[in-house]
Amino acid sequence: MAKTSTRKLPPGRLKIARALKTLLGKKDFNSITTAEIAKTAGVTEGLIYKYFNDKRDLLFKVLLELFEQFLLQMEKDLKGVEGALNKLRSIIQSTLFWYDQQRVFTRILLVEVRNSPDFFKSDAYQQCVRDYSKIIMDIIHEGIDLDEIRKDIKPSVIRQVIQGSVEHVCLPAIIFNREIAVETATEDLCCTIFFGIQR
Amino acid sequence: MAKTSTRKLPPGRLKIARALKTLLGKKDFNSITTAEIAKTAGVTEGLIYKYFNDKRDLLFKVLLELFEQFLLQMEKDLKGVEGALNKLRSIIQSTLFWYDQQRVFTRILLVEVRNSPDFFKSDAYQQCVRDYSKIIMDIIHEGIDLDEIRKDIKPSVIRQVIQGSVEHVCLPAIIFNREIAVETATEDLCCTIFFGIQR
DNA sequence: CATATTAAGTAAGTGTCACTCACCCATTTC
DNA sequence: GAAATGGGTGAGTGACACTTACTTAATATG
Repeated sequence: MAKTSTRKLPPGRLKIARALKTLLGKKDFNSITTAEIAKTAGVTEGLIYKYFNDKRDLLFKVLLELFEQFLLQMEKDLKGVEGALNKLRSIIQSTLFWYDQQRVFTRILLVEVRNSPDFFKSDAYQQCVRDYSKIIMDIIHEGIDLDEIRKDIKPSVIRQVIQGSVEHVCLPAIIFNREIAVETATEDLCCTIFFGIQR
Repeated sequence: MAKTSTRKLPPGRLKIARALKTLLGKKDFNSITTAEIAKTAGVTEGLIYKYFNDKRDLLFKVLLELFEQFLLQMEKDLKGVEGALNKLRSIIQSTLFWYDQQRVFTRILLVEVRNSPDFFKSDAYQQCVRDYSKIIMDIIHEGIDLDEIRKDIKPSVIRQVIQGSVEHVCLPAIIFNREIAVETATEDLCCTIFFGIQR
């Protein structure tokens, strides 16, 4: 398993990653300079390019690391939950909670990486994003098999609706620095997605 | 009304905007240089800054122009449609169709502008994006009043689910250059959102 | 145990790019 | 006919992402 361990990595690398995370709490990625990252990390600019292909690659690696933590937490939350719909609710809640707590992670994922074509070749996308989607897909299939979820909608559409809704609820909160009302948002979303909007 | 008319604008300005649109068909915004834009437009680099505050502002103005066309088309499609749910279906279909046809527009809106904080101060956001949201909100309220749509879900959540779902369906198509199956996607989305996923 | 090898980290660049500034040249306006 | 206005130019500049050649420290090897 290609786990990104925190151990064994050189201190400079860790300091650089930590520096970017810190800076992303204050300003957007584009207006952060490599000089600034190096200074915050307490290393020289050149060292960044020892460990990362370029500035964006550093961003992807930071996202990867945070995403792995998120997936771990999500699967922990999922343990012991019975029923496909309950599992989907659990995922929605875990996601909203994590997005609210880990603002830097969410900002990277929802706004900073989308525009780099390279992102979709990165480990963060190829491993984590796809993993996340797959977990949801598996639950949907399970729900269909066990007659909890309608058979006449394409599972992929159900997944898109769930993921799209969650992201769209969080986006304004992330951009305008508002908090996410995790509990109520979870209920609102589940209520809407599970039962539909028609009277 | 602060309409962005195509008339009366100096030819250089039009050529610059057209050049960016052309280039965005081939590569992402970040890897397009101002020199390239100027060359494609057949003007000098300096002229860009006569008409636009900076490179990103040019992007926002191009988006504004395309968005206004989209809103016009959408409202035309909406004419004569009766019933809130039918109106929502019409909007979803118009959006999917436009997103599929106007790839450059969609790429700008869904992937290129999100990461600039300035975008949310731009006319494209303040006028068009909010206008689009408002049109949907009004229909939802109408649907609730006329007992077509459930009263027990917050209208804003319904809007988020609709917009989020549509965008999430289109995003992979835009990024990986796949076509959008407008008709089937419309039905799939409406079916899911109107009636829910629960058996 | 000396030496070769690799890895961590540095320091001084360099080319490119977004953006600026001073300046034309043609109309229009008074 | 001078002044003002608006479209357009082209040379320049600072900042920034990234490179390259080098130093030092740790590790492995004959």
